[in-house]
Amino acid sequence: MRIVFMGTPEFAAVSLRKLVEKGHEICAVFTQSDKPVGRRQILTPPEVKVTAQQNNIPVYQPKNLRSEDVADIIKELTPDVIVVVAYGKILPKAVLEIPKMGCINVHGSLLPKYRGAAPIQRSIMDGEKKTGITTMLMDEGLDTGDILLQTATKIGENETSGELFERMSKIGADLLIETLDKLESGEINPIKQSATNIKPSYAAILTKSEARIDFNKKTSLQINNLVRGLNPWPVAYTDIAGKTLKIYRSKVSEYKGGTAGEVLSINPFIVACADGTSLELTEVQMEGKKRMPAADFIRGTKVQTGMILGV
RNA sequence: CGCGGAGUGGAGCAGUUCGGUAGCUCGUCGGGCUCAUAACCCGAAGGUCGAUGGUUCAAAUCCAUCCUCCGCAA
Repeated sequence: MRIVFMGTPEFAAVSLRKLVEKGHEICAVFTQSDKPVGRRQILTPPEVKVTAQQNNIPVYQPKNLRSEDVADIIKELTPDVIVVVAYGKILPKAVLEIPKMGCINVHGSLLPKYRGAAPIQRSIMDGEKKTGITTMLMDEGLDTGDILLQTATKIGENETSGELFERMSKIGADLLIETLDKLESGEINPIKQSATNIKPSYAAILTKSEARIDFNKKTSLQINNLVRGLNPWPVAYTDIAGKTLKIYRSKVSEYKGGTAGEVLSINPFIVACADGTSLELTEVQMEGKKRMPAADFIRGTKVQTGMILGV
């Protein structure tokens, strides 16, 4: 099958590598423009572009897919199928109609739950126990296409978004290969999402403003989910003595009492949350400092029990 | 030239304002106490103080340049 691949980050690159490895014919790759990254604002190509170049696949980085030029380019490539994995752009009807076998999307949730931009992180933030990968036949809506295949996976109790991403990228790549194989041999009957009788939900893109921890409003379990879900980006944080303290890892503690945000113990490092619950912070990073285990952080700082965080 | 923080034994930090013996907590190693211990007591090892140059009788500390790491903003 002639495939046009569209994707951007590492999550997508894993699928692209798998396709190449399995000998699929990738006639072109579409990915987002190079973006300035970090303090130095160094223009950095997306992971999919790097992977494509390593395999001598032509790369296109159009700003907008709605121009006729883009549709014409894709038509000339005569793909049998377009595979989209974490591309970050909506495909217009004019593009969706080009490949005879349609456009296949690999999505990081068990659709119709968690449609949208941040399904993996939102699943963790909501405290879901399981999630999965869905392959679907794309339509004009946002992740509303007919379901082809699904694979479920358990979310580990302390698993972070970064870790889950890594696992699911592999699951996604495998499911994509299986989907293409079965689609070609006609073994799949696409299922309408509405036929699952599951209520659709949306996973909005993450913003930095969600990363601030409110010890008053959330229980330790909810905060722990937030911490896990926002690692590695944007990372949950609180304030300590007017400075930002990022929380990379935590776990629910058995300690009781205290007012919300109060440091109940420094060894281990425990903070009181809503409803009398408490959270142990296990890996943190002070503004301007390196990321480190909470015990190391406590050693050199004047944090004491009774201090209130997040003020 | 976007704003800011920081580089000191293995880890996290103090010391820099005002130059004068390298310090704290922890870890490591040895010993002791204990039914026992991540607890406690005693002792030891371990550092070109990010780099280079300058000032000085004397620099972790003052001056200059550079390197590296990090937070914010994008």
